[in-house]
Amino acid sequence: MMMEKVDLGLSLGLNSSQNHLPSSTPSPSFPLHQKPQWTNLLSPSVEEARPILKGIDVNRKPGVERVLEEEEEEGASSPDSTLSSLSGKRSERDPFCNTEVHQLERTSSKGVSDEEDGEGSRKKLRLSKEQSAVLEECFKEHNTLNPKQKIALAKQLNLRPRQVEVWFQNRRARTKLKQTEVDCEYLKRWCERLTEENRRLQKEVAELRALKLLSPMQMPVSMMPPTTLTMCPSCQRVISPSNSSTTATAATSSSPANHQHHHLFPGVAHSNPTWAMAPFGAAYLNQSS
DNA sequence: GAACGAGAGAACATTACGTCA
DNA sequence: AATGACGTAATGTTCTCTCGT
Repeated sequence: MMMEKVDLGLSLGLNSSQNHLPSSTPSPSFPLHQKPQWTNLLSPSVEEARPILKGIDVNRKPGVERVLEEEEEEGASSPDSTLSSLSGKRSERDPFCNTEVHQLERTSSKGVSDEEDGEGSRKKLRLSKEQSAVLEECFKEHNTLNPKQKIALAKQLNLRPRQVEVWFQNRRARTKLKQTEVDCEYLKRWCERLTEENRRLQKEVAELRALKLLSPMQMPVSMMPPTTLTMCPSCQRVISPSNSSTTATAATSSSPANHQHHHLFPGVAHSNPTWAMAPFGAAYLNQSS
């Protein structure tokens, strides 16, 4: 399970604001929805990777056959297909989506000849290691592609733009899945910690209650409780009218008269103070455990 | 300027194929 | 050789955003 042949580089950013989870990874360098602002069509790293593309196989035989068919197919089979996306309004306003790009897209389909047997059968073509490596490099740079980048990359790898698009989609999904797993694990551990903390506090409360029951004569002075010891029914904190140093360090006051809930974190109703103050992240958890 | 529809792209869910133990 | 698990390419659907009217 979860065996990985390739390190997915899970530092890759997920937009943590999307899943509303405390991100356990460094803040993403590029949120998923963020449109990449590539100034260069291809990153230097990709250019560096170009030599390894020698003799790229690409699961297909070169040729121009089926180019026309593919155009039709791409334009109709999927609503988000590249060609259809280029033919709409967006192509008119997007500087990347001009005729040149369209042309590129068309020509980049050359040499691609999947689904030769047609009849709706879909052939799954495995990408070569070289292709995957280049795609990975690009993904590290930006996890989304604009049409021009997509076409250029497809051309470079001798793939259809749609394939590049799909690869990026699937790659984003894999990244998110991994991140979710990490977040889940983190929350699990955090929950365990809170449970343990709760247990400890309950025990403490029980002890304090026991102390309260003892008569003052039986109790050493050092163990004398505050004159009145009450517990807030909501947050279960021990409230002392005279001594607020231990139970309400960050609170304005914890005396019963003006004890207010959640004054520690204005605007955060019923949030756990510990949770709210915690610097989220697996690093923190690891560090503090 | 608000409302509405269309187009595009990304996310998401699912299917299907290739590989390997 | 058969088979099930797994990874992943590919497909279909839904959601969100932007733009034009």
